Amino acid sequence: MADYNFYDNVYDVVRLIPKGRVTSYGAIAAYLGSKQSSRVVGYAMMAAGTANPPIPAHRVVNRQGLLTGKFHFGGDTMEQLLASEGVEVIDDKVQHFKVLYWDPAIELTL
DNA sequence: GGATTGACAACAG
DNA sequence: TCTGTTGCCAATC
Repeated sequence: MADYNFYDNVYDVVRLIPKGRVTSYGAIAAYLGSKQSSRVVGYAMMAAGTANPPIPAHRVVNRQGLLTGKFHFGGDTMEQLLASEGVEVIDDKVQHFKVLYWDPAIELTL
């Protein structure tokens, strides 16, 4: 697929996130080439809730490890999914964020 | 077709 | 250190 769109590329990266890991919008944006397009990544995630196959958007959090988009999941679904994968979430924030952080720019470049 | 919004991030004051 | 503003790209109104 030569015509790699930013939007479509985001889905691909998010689906590559290993279970029990989390990443940030900026990390994905940076991996795509423009860290400042993090807003586009977040926008892509918005459609992820209705996309098929479903995108593990619950593994994507902001720079602070905060589950900013949990409201779009419909309540506490996001933290429940993370907790189900072994990710400890307290006060809508991912604990051990630095440890669970999965950077596509590194993991996929190996 | 133009203006506004959006699950963010970085820089400036 | 914290608050405020700007930038980015695509989608929606």
